[in-house]
Amino acid sequence: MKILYQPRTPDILLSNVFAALSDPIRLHIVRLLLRTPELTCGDFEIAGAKSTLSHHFKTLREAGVTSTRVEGVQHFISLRRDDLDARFPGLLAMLARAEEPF
Amino acid sequence: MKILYQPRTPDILLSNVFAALSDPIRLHIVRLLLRTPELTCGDFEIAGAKSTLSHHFKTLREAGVTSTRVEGVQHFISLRRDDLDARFPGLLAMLARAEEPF
DNA sequence: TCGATGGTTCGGGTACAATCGAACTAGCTC
DNA sequence: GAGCTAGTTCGATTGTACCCGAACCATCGA
Repeated sequence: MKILYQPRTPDILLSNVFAALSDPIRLHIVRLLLRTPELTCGDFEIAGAKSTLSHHFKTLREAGVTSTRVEGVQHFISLRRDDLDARFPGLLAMLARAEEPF
Repeated sequence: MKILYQPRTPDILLSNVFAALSDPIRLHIVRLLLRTPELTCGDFEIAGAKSTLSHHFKTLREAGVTSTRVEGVQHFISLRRDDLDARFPGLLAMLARAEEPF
């Protein structure tokens, strides 16, 4: 089994979270995750190579935004809602309320 | 007089704001501005060259985070509170509540 | 065991961002 | 006008991010 690094809750940095969310693709991913509890990589219908998508998921996870659960061959990705709410209250609520354009 | 570009309120993009806030120095500047209505460039005691600081201010202004008022030889910088509250409600409140480390 | 599935990792190209010193500009004061 | 102050712009360097294809690695089913 592979080890998927993610920072401990107190080690989540706001600047890293903002850096993760500064890419429109990743912002889109997070907004999808706000409406669905869990998604696999393949569920995201995003143009581009598999490796690119994998890179975005890694960035989100290492910033502390998402968590990955491996089950068989699939990777289930979810928001770290409780951790983010504890660390930066209001962040996810703000994201959920934000209106286009992004 | 020089023209200092800043985006119209509806053109402020969340991804651009996050990109601006993803730099720890700029995040620090914004958090200072949350406590003080207006500051000049020289008020920020930040290590580094003048040109570097100027670059950070330009980035914040062009992302729509700050506004610059020129008075004589000084540039007074302030947060676009109303615009940001209108565009992304809760963002500034979240920033004000956020706790170290950033 | 073989192949298909769902991803990750690697290497490289290209583009963008941070930083700096040096040169420049606009306004103030003398 | 001369000189100072506050800040911008320029050019170069360095580092980092995005993106891709290719190779790789588990897992599952036949």
